[in-house]
Amino acid sequence: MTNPPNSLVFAIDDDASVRKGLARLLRSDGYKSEFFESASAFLARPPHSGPSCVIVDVQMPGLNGIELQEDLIRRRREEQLVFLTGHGDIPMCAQAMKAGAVDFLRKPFRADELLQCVQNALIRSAEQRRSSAQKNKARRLLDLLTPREFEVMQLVITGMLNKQIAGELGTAEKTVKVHRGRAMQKLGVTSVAELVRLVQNACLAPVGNSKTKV
Amino acid sequence: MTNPPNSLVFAIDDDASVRKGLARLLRSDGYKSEFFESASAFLARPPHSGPSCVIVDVQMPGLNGIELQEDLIRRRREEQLVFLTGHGDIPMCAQAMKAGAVDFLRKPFRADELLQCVQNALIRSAEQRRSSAQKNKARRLLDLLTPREFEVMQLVITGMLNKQIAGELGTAEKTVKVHRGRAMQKLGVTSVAELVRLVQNACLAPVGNSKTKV
DNA sequence: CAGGACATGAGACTAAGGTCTAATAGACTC
DNA sequence: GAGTCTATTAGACCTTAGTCTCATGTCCTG
Repeated sequence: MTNPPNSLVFAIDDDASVRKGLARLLRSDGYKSEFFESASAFLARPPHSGPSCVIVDVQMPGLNGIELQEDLIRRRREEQLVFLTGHGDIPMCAQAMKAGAVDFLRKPFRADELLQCVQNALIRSAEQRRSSAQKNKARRLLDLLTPREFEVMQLVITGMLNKQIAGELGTAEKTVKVHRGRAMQKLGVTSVAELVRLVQNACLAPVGNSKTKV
Repeated sequence: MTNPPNSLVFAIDDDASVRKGLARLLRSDGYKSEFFESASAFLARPPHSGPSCVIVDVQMPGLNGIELQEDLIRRRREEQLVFLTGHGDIPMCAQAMKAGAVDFLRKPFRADELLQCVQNALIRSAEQRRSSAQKNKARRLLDLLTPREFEVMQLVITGMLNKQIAGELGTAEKTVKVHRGRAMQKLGVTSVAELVRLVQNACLAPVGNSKTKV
C-alpha cells in the first residue's frame, strides 16, 4: 500500500458525520487528507501540486459532484475523482464514469472498497501528472524552434534523408543540415530516435478523460 | 452520421418486444444489425470481422450483461458494449463502465441517445481494431528477429551509435552493423525513425479497457 | 553427417550525417 | 541606422551508417 509521494486526498461532503468517518478511515490507512463541506470551498483552495484524489458526494447543496467534475475538467486539473452517492442514479453514474471518474460508490460503502478506489485514483493521478508534465516539457522545447527548423524536424521524423527533405522544401541539402543540427541542439537530443520520442510525447493525447462525444 | 464501413450492431435482450423496437430504430438509422435473445446465443455466432457494437440488457436469464462483458474481455474481443437496464443498479453501472463500456442506459431510453451511443461505440470499435491490428503486425515483424538482432535493435532505438552498441554487447562494430542491417530489412523499415515508431506500436497498451485494478 | 540458422567479423567502398567557419540577405526592433 | 533573428549556402573535413563479398565457427535437426 505504498502510495505516490506528496499525494493528498480530499473529501467533499455536506454531512459532517460522513467527513468524520472518512477522516478516520483515511488516517488509519496513512493518507494525508483535507475536508470540505462544499465544492466551492474545495475550489477556493489552491490546487495541490502532487497526486490528488477527490472523494465527492454527488448530492450537495450548491455545486453538485457532477458539476464539480465538469468544472475541474474545464480547468484541466488533474485530480482523480471518486464519487459517493446516497440514492442510486444511473445516468449520473454513467456520466461521471464517462468523464473519467475512478469509481462511483453507493453509501454506505465498504471501507476496503473505498480505500482501493483511493489508491487507484492516486496512482492514476500520479501517472497523469507525469505524462502531462512530460508533454508540457516537450511542447516548450518545440516552441524554441524557428518555423523552418520545425518544418525540417517534421520531415526528419518521417525518416526522410536530408537530400529528400531539401527537395521537399525546395532548398539545399546544406541548409537542411544546418536547420536539422540547430533543431537537435535546441531540443537537447543527439539522435533521431530521441527526437521521434520527444515529438511523440508532445503529441500525446490527454489521458483518462472523455474518449468520445457525449 | 456516416459510420465505419463493415460495421455491425448486435442487440441482446430476452424481451422480444425490446428487440423489435431496437430493430426498427437501428434500421431507420441505416445500421446493419442482428438480434439475440441470450448472451450465449450471441457467443455462438462467430465474431464479426468489422467494427461492432453490442447493445446488451443487464438482466437476462443465463449469462447476464456484466458476465458477457467479462467473457468478451477475457477473449480479447473488440466489440464495444452499450448496456441497457430496467431497474437501476449503481454497482453494475460503475463496474461496466470501469471495464470499458461505452454507456449504460436506463430503459426506457431516448432514441437519439441510444443512436449516439451506437455511433460512439462503432467509432471506438473501429479505432480499437485499427490500433490492435497495427500492434499485431508490429509484433509479428519483431518475432522474425533473431535474439541478437533484437538486442541490437533495442539499443538502436535508444539512439546509441553502432560503436556504443558494440561496446555494450561486447562485440565488434562490424557485427552490430550486420545485425542492425538485417533487422531493418526484416522489419521493412529504412530509417531509425520508422523503426522507433514500429517498436512503439508493438508496445502500445490495449485501449479502452480497465486502466486500474478493481 | 549434411544442411541450415545464427553469430561473428575482415576488407573495401559508398553515401549520409554532422560540425566549423564564413558569408549574404531580408525582416524586425529599439 | 545599428543590432538581432532568421534563412540561406559554400568549403573543408571527419564520423557514422550501410552494403557486398568472403570466411569461420557453433549448434541443432533431419
